[in-house]
Amino acid sequence: MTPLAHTARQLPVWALRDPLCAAWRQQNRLVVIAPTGSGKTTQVCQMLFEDGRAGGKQIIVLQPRRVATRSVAARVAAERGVQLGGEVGYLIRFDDRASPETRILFMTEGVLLRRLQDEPDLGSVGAILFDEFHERNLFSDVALGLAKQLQASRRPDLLLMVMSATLDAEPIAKYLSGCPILRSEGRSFPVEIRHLDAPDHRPPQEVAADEVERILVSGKPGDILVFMPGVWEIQQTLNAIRSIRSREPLTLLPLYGELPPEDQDRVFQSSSHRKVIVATNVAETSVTIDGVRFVVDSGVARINRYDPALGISALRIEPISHASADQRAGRAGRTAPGECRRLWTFVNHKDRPKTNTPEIHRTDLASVVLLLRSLGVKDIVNFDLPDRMDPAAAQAALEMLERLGALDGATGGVTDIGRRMIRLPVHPRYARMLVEASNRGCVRTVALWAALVSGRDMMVRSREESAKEMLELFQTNDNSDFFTLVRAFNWAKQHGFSLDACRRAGVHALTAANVEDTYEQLLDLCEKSGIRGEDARFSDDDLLKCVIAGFADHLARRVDKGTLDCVVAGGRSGTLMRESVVQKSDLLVAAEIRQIVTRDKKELTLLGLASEVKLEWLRELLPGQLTEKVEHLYDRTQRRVACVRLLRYRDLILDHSHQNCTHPKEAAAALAREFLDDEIELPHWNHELEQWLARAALVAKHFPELELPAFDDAAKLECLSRALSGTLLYKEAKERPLLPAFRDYLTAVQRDFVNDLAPQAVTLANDKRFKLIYASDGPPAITVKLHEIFGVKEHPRLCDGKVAVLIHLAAPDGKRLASTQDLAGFWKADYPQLKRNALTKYKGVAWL
DNA sequence: GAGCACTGC
Repeated sequence: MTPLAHTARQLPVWALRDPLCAAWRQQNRLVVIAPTGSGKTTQVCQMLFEDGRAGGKQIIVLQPRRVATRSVAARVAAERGVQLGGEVGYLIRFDDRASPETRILFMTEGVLLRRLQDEPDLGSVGAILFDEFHERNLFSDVALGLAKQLQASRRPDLLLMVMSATLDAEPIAKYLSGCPILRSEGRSFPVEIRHLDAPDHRPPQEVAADEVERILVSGKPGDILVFMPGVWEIQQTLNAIRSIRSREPLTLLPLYGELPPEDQDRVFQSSSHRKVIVATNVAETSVTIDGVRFVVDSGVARINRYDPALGISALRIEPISHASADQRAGRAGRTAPGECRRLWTFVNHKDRPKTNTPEIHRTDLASVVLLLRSLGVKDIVNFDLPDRMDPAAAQAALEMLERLGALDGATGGVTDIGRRMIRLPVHPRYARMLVEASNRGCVRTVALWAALVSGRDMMVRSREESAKEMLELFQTNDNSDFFTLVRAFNWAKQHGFSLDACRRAGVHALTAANVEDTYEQLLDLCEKSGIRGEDARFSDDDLLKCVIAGFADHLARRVDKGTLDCVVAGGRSGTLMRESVVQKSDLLVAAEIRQIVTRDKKELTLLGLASEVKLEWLRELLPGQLTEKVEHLYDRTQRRVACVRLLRYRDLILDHSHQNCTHPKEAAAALAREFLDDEIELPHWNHELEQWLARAALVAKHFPELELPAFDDAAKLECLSRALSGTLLYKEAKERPLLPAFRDYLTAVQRDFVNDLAPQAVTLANDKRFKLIYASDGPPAITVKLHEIFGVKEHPRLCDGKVAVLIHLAAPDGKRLASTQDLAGFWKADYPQLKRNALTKYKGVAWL
């Protein structure tokens, strides 16, 4: 045993060795809960190896990050005193340090998913350890789902072990059919956590600076780590801390993912002053800084969520979960007892989610759905995962894959195109573009485009003058933003991806260098998938047509010349990013659609990575998805109906041309709709017409056997269209009589019944006639002066006696005295009392 | 009118 290994055996997780060995001899599924510092990542795999449970087969340890995968593998190799790449190895993208001898193999989650495609039974694997499973990355969830299925079918000997740092192990143990849970101690120092006593409504940057000042004043030693949601907030916080009146000199350090590596490294270097590091979430999981004794936590993070219904992702600042807050707090206790100050109240804390939203619930599922289909999973929604896919999100992914031609709409099977796409480690949209590129002989260029967008943003927003000048140099075309990226990349490559040169040009050097690797790998994989061909005779148009193949559903049309506003297919709208070069074309596709929240809290949908589209390309490429239709639209400014031939992709109007009207009734329907939507007035829609509608409705209600039509919106539209047929102009439409069209909607017999059963006036027993008022809700009514009907006992009825008229009884001066639907009863019960009052008030009448 | 963090054959 090496001295390193000897030391490692002191790690807390070694207390679990006997229970672990006992458990995995009886079980093929285990959950291990072990917090930071327990040694689970480096030790459990070695216990398993030494115990021989994997039967000489590989033990795979899944890791979420490449950097950690490398260092952990190196650590285990050192403990065992072996060369990395022998008994202990690792496998990550672009870096393979494994050999046939490797028995303990660390790999990133995506690598395992790809391996499952080549080796569905994982015959050479004896155990899979899912490390950091609590992070709930999409790939680890899917990998566990597939491994569970494999174990339940063809590989019952395969050992699955889920290792997690969160204490809430029950759900995952339940998912693994109630398998045993083993718990280990961590090895870290206690952290005292305090919340705010009362909410502080100032920006967290200011509250955090106050808190830093309080720590400085307290005189307690130790570095301070402040969590902020983004780069802008980090700069604000640093400025606020600079203005603290403190005699203590400080080393102020920002830390975020896009920061160049040499700047990131400064947080690890020792400093003669106390370090105050203001960081994004990168410091929560990816970067660990020793020496931190104080954590100041804003309690918020920017979280990306994908809306499958809209196909748009949105980056928003959200309150973090308990799990996330605990992880942040733990950063204060790595080397000594620490303190964590949370900038939210305990009451607020109780309102927060316990855990982070698993990635499967907040991301585009197209890639994994295609992967699952290719592995024979038919029922995607019910595929047994730790968290099932949201049905709407799975459906949206299936539809996208069908539109791309990767899945057969009828059978759901993977098509030839889909099979060629599967092995490419890019989003299916870009994989589809590459398939198209192979038909057009431009694979190399499109592969570079795909590589350029597969990492983080290569162009950094820079306020430096040189970067702005360079950007203009890169933007020498006006038909695709991809060309700008390519020029920037080529420039960075010519300068050897040098940090200085790239910084001057506003290019993220490390990202650009990664693009090179991704590009080479993509080309290699394209070759293996039969996607090949670059014959130098392709044109820019060919490249842009490839973009349409991947992003047709992101087709957009500029609303006007004055703004960058666009309507996007699928009932969406957005604004073209102002740095886009595609500002002359009316039609474009955007490879990126993102919602952002501005500083003044407004939502904005931005269209980025745009490419020009020409109408004739759409006719060529999407003939089946274009519809051409003559439509009649009411023009509110001209106050007339325009007859327009509209060309659409789905709902998006691509082109229109005015023409002579050949469908008078359709044109009239446009006017009718405008009226029914209350946008215009028609004077002939009057009391008489409304009375007639009410009469017809009353008869329809009491005599269903007459089969009178209901005058619903559709019927009204039909009648109005008939009445207005032949005119396009509002000024003519408003003169048109309307009632005849409604009458003629009934048969002659039906009309006679309406006139008989619901007449306009009713004659009482004393031969006096009274005009009826029909209401839409309630009985028809007449208003009668009381003295006009003295002696009339018989109550008037309509509809063959089924409906009693409502009689409003009025005084000689018209003042309403009473209402009744039973005259005989009225005379008997109410009249005597009424008469006494009336006698005194209306002396000119002979009250009987 | 504008920017979290990871990650894959």
